[in-house]
Amino acid sequence: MNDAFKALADPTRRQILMLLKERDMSAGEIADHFSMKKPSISHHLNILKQAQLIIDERQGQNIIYSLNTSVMQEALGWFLHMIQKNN
Amino acid sequence: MNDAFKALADPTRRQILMLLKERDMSAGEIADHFSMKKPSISHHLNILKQAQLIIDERQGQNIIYSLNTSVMQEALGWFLHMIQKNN
DNA sequence: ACTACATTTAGATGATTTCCTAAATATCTA
DNA sequence: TAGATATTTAGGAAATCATCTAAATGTAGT
Repeated sequence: MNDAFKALADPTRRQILMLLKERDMSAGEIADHFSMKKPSISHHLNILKQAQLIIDERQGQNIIYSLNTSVMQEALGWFLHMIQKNN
Repeated sequence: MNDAFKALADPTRRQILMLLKERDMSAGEIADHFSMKKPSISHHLNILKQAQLIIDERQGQNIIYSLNTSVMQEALGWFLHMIQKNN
């Protein structure tokens, strides 16, 4: 969970997750949504992957990224717990 | 929200929030739960405050910190949205 | 095998973050 | 007002992070 929280701290990475919520995308397609260079996006994708927030799968020349919601569900649980009144 | 996500990226700060979930505490009481020096804890408290995750109120010599859940509710909403299937 | 395309890896740099010590500020009590 | 306690502010060092360019890797098509 610590890796996930750290990954979520960066706005570019949250934006990437939001893009992937709409549909799966290749690294290149993702990069096209930002002004940042491709290696930087690749780096962000790697951090998201380490945090298990996304999954990658090669399809020919492309690497397709998709959301993995299980860790986000854990985080959701954390927030629910924190918001809960007492005990 | 960006400040909140950044604040939540640090494990010490998440631990502080968890302590404050149990009960309101003074800066000193909070610091007693960590091996870190007090100025460092004060710095973390300040970041949490900037992010509006906590509220402070002076009571005599002490400054009492307490949770402010409204921003965490926003974050909860963000996760709910991200987890949601489509649309 | 060669070239083109998609992506990552490596290495460098500047910005930010975390933590420390020392000093300042605020409050209480005698 | 002087001394004690609680907390913050200031300033600095070391670690981490975000980004870039250049080079390497993997895949496809001719």
